[in-house]
Amino acid sequence: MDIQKIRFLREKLRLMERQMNDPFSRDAGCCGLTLAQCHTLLEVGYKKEVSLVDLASSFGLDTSTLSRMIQGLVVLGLVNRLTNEKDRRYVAISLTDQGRKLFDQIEARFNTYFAQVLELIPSEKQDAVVECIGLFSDAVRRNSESARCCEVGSDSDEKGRPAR
Amino acid sequence: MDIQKIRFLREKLRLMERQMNDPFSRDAGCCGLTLAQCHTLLEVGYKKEVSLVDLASSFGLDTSTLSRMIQGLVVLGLVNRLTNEKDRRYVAISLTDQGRKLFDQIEARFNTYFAQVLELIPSEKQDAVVECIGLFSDAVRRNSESARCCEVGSDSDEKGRPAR
DNA sequence: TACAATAAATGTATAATGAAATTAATGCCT
DNA sequence: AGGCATTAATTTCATTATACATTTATTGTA
Repeated sequence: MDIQKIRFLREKLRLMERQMNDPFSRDAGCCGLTLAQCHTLLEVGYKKEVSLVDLASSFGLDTSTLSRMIQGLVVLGLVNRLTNEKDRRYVAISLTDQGRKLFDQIEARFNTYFAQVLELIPSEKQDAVVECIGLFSDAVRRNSESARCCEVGSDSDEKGRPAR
Repeated sequence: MDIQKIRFLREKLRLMERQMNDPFSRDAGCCGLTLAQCHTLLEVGYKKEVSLVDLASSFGLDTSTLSRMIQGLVVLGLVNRLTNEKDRRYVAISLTDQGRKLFDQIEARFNTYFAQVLELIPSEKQDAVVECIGLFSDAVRRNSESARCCEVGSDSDEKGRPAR
């Protein structure tokens, strides 16, 4: 594929990412939560009941990170953390009633935002845009899955940093 | 637009964002830089010569954040920071020779990555995908611009947090 | 029953970030 | 020309998000 198109694509993705999170990351964008808390709350809401390992793998983050994130939401009264009696190593994380209310609000806000964005696209293109983003997202996922084994490519010169 | 489509879109965007950054955020994904350093280096490279306010506004970040980020890259020998003699309040930030080399490597890596992803999409759809992501990205931008004045919508209940 | 494996939590360290204060330079207005 | 507002950059301080290593509790298994 043409290098020009690749550059175009990257530029658009870059701008998209920067601007898409912006309305939610400042002020009351996430109804008073930080963006990371917001994402966590949504994920718990989607799954109804999850463990820390579930969450960590959904996000590709460490369980310690999620443990603390959930702790924060527990303190805010938004999620419950209950020991699973079948296997007491697990905790079952779920939304409280208050958490559910906030979940609904945030969902509504996100839906409104994206509906607004789509409205700015010529109506005859809207479906194609949604479909194509689906195709692209799936391709990114398939690429990650296949790359697990053979890595991005180690073309020398790593500047010897610990690379966190 | 159909709420089902909005949900679909959000889900795909969410997965895309998580997986797209992953190969670059760990190990030597960014040739030894962190992802934030990497983005900063690329931005300096694209613009040839920028000031901190330029950079900060490109990224939507505070100048203090960028000041420190640039400081880190200066220490690594990747960028120059020179006082602009026309207006001594400004600094002119640019890549060093070494920075340009790394820039080229990182560019190549990103281009390769996105070319790979596109290759996983049926060839007759590839152009449409690129075009549609362009349309969507532009819509996001236009939305941000117009929202500057009339805000996302303050539907009550902010949980009284300082909202960083 | 001892031991390996697993889930969660905790301690520690670091990166990224914003807000506020500070410093330096410029432009403008009287 | 001198003083003041504005602007760019930096610095200080605080906080969030994160990973890695360790610890604790629990479960499964040889």
